[in-house]
Amino acid sequence: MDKSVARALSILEAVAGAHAPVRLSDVAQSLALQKSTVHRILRTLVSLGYVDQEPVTDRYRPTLKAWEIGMGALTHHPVRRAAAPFLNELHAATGETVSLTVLSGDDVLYLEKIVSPRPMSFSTRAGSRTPAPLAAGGQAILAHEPDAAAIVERVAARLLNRRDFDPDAFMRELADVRRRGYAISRPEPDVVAVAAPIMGQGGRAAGALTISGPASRLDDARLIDAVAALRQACARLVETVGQI
Amino acid sequence: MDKSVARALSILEAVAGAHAPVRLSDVAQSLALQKSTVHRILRTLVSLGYVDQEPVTDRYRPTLKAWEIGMGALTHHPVRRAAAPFLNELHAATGETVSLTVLSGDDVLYLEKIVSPRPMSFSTRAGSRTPAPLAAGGQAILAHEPDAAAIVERVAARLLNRRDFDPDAFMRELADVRRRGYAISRPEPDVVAVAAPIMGQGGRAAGALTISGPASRLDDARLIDAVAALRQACARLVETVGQI
DNA sequence: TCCTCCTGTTCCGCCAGACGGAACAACGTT
DNA sequence: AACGTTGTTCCGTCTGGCGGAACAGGAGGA
Repeated sequence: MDKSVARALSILEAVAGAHAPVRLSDVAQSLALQKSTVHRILRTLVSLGYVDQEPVTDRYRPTLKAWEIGMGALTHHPVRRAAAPFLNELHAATGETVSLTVLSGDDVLYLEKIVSPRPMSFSTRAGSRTPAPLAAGGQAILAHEPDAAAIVERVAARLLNRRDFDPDAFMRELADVRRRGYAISRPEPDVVAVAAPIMGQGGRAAGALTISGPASRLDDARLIDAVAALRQACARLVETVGQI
Repeated sequence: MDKSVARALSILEAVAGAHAPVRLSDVAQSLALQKSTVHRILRTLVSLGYVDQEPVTDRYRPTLKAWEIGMGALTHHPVRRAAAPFLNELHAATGETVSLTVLSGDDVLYLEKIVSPRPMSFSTRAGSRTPAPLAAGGQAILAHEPDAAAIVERVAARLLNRRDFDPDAFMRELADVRRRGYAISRPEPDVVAVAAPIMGQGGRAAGALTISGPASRLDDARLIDAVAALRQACARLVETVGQI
């Protein structure tokens, strides 16, 4: 199974995921690899153009080449292609932050996010992950996921002592979400988010559209409008593309 | 130089860059590799989560994992971080399409693009490339690039018979761009774009901001406004972050 | 100033493991 | 039914990745 390929990709992940240029020894230590091995692989990554090395500090940082090939994958992603115009439409109609999420493992992955011009505490960004049960979009998706219980349980185990998260109560809540057709969550004191699922084939959700903003602006009346806009957008989305 | 790593990444590029799920044989042929080699590497890429295989057709398609690590590289990109708020501001002020580009090899790379709600012929997208001399943003950058002549010559050789592109005339035009402080181009009949450089250290441009739209809407008066807004945004940008 | 502990880098012998030709099973087309 | 594909598997050869050890250079401390 091509050991060096696996190592090279894990090194690339480490370099790209760091907040600042990384040092060779840190990479070697965090991945439990030999320095000489990391050095050789980093040298090939440099020569391939995926990584470059700062001249003075000798630190390694990612190039935008990885991003380029990633963008290729994203732009051809069927759900994103289909949902893009509706995202813009929702943002134009409401003026709030609108995002598109899909399920990825036990997390929800933010494919796209059009932020409100009046910014709030910048929480998630395109390309970031959040445990599915903690995001409105994730709840909308999980409500139609056959093995939602298993996901919820794993997530509960993962953030064991983080906050009060009751799996059983959450599963009952999911039943409500499925019945209502939308999800609502208040992840932080002054933040509220509503989401509706993008229904795909087999009764499962291919993704979710979310509208979020400060609770002080999104009062009950505006939330009702937002939910209506979301559900209408999702309905037209699935009929536009038929089966995703 | 880790042959298998280089091969794996070129295979990943091929899979991610394709417009549709690809077949093993096509990858093998286009990269001049043995089928068994491609198969083995693809299997490791699948097991690492970078690629998955369609159940029925056995075709291979990219996962969003490559995009995730790429987004890590992008969000930590210094120029993009610094320029993001100004992009939003310019878009809010003008209502036109605003984009951020950097020089990458002989091309200009679109890091970000906020499209006008009134869309025009969708040309470039975030993550795509264009030969630097053919884009307004590229011209703004090249005007301050020491070896612009070499780049222009290579690009001229590359698109030899594509259109009438005169390197010498272009270099004279670049001098004007440098003196004026902004670039203007009309890549298609009804499209006009203006761009200003984001000046970095050493007198070189770290990137460029571009405003583009249909020529029918962007008349002379609006273009003058757009250029003023661009130059002001770029000036404040460099003073905000000091040395990029 | 010398010593110590880092760093990134280079060298090289060993042998794991990547390589690739060939053969395979499963479809689709002629 | 014969042929052209496809993706997949097998296996012998030997390349090329592996990693311990040694190196050069710099930072910090005594």
